[in-house]
Amino acid sequence: MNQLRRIKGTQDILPEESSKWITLENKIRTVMKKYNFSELRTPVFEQTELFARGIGQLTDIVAKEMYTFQDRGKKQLTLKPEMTAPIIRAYLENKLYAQSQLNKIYYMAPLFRQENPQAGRLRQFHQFGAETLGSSAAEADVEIIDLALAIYDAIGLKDLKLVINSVGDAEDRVRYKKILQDFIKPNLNKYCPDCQRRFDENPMRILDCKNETCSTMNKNAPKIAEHLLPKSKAHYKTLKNQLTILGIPFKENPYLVRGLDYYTRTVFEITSDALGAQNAICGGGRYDLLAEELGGQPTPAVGFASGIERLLMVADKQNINLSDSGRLQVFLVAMGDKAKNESLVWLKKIRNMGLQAELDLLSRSIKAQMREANRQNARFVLLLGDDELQKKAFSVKLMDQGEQVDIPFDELFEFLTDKSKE
RNA sequence: GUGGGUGUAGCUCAGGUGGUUAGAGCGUCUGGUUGUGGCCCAGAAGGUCGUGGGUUCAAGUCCCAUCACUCACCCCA
Repeated sequence: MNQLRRIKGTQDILPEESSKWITLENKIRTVMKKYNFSELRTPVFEQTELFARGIGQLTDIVAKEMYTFQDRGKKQLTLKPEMTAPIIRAYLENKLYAQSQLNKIYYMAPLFRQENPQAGRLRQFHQFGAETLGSSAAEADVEIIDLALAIYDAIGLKDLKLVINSVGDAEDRVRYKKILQDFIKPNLNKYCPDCQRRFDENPMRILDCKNETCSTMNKNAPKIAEHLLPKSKAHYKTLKNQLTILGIPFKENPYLVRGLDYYTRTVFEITSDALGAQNAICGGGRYDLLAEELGGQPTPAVGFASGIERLLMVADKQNINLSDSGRLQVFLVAMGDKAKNESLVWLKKIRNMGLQAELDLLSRSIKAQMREANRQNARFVLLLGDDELQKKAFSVKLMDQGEQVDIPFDELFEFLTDKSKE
């Protein structure tokens, strides 16, 4: 029989690694709370239509990366490939807008995309993110960006780069699309096949093309930020102004276009050079039209999404220690059957004090148990045998000092309480 | 989907031009006192050399195929 293996592009997060995840998640939640965002959890799967409509039929995600299947009732379902559409769906379905005009939501969840795995890209991966629903003010955009950076700061990440752009609203884009097409058209046959395909449906993506000839020709392309109507222009200006007031450094990239169709006005990306080709740890922007697209009432919104695996890669590269610093306090070594039974009771009591405590479960020799205690970096080893039972006192070995002292049974709690404070 | 790289013990890796029982370090286990860790010493366990063919008297080593992993394109977090 061949051994079963995990699915390509997925990973087992082993104990040593998972302690880092827990630390990271806790830091994220702490900052989210300070910024007054609340968590919303949605199912891992949704109707396929939610993503088809929300993300856009022509995006790579919808066109070729979704895990879509039919359930036994013949319904088309999809494992969620991103979180914004589900959040908006839940927001509309549960009428959160009726309770409050403004909702600040965050999430942390596994997502699924059937891409070819590489560094920083998995088929099941994890994102956290935040969405501010109900405000069209630039302050909301700024808060979202500031929030993402505050989280990275809390984790201790360094040397991150923030890049921003504005892709305008619906009206701006119709106008700009024409301007751009007029610019490209004379040379269209020189562009790569992908770009030629994009020309009609989504010409803005051509600006993002990494093909050398394409990007050279794009050098003089008209920039959308320079062709915005007054309303969007004002929004973008306010955004930049407020970022400056907060002392948040940013770069403008007039060709930054996010891959999902729903973005309007503000788009941004945060990258790290510590990563490989997949260097974005955060992407986001404003998406004022999505709620309507999903059949709900118009709701201005802005948010970001950030990849947890990539964050962990950056942290690792920058030698940021996220491992659990907790230490095994007590290892109980029992000698003889009577002591063994007795030790079970003590172990439970010590654990109930709130201390991390352990006992040999492999019927090992005393020597092997001591080795085990040492390997687990225990602070104290409590020895319990016939002598100790008679004396009504533990022999306590202080592993760091190598000394051994007798502690009467009725003084043990006091001893451990005092010592564990040190 | 398309390219490049890699596949030898739990982990990290050695194994010129094919040739006796496939090695090292780390880790694991046991012992070096009858009830005691770390250091040191001694020993042990653990490998279908990714898989399947082929060439050869002989293949971990050469050829072909295949699979897996990995990096990159693409795309994105």
